[in-house]
Amino acid sequence: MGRQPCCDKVGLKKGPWTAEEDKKLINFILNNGHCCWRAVPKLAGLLRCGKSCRLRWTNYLRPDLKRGLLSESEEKLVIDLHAQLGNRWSKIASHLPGRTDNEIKNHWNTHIKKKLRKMGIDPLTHEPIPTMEEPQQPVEINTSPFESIEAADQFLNKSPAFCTDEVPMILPDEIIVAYDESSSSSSSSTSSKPEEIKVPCIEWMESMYFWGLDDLIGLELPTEDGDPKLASDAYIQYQRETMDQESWKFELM
DNA sequence: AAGATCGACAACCGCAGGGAT
DNA sequence: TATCCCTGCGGTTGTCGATCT
Repeated sequence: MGRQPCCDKVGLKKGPWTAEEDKKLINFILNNGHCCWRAVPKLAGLLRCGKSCRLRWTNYLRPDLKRGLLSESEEKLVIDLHAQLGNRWSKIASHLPGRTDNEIKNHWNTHIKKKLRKMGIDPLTHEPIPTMEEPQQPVEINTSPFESIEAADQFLNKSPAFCTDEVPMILPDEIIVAYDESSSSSSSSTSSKPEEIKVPCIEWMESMYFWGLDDLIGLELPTEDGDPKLASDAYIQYQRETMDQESWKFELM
């Protein structure tokens, strides 16, 4: 019998996602949600498998994602949680709002592991690494500043270095990106930034600042030319702007 | 300047869990 | 209970930019 493959692999695209694919996926999910990931690529007009779409969405396109390097407090929390939970990245990620398991896993493998080893701590066991010269001594090195996950959570929520307020919400005025009205009627084919997407200026209600994804789905926004645009279009622009700009990384540092 | 190497992160793969029938 | 299907998870690989030689 055997399992059915997650998708018909023939003719499906693999590798890095293009801006166009991102746009299609975001547009589809914002307008329809994702009833069933397997059906998403077909309905969204993507040559990807559902799994790939889900991963792209959850790890990169989701609106509630926090971007940039993990803060000191977040890193400490990850170490603490790892000591208690092991490689259960999704569980660890659930304690860090706006962070994905993949992101934490990558950060662990590339940064934290090295850091701990440098400190003489085994990243697997969180115990001091025994050296050949020095016979192992029961030195108590507490890699975790927290006594429990609850305590860590409490710290995280109270820490001035990190709070959920830092999660970059889709602020209305952030979605409104450079919109060159003068070029809207004239051709911009000679522009050095051919990928630049023109989105309409939108007036956002203050209460919308706290709207979730579900609230945005299917929402039509008025534009200056009277042509209603979906909120998803504005959202797509926001995401791509955010992704294309590296500056935010440095702002966080 | 060009090739080699390294590091960071995005994406893929295979498996397991759980709900539906 | 058995089977199917979908989703989530964790390990691994691939890609690309930065740095080194």
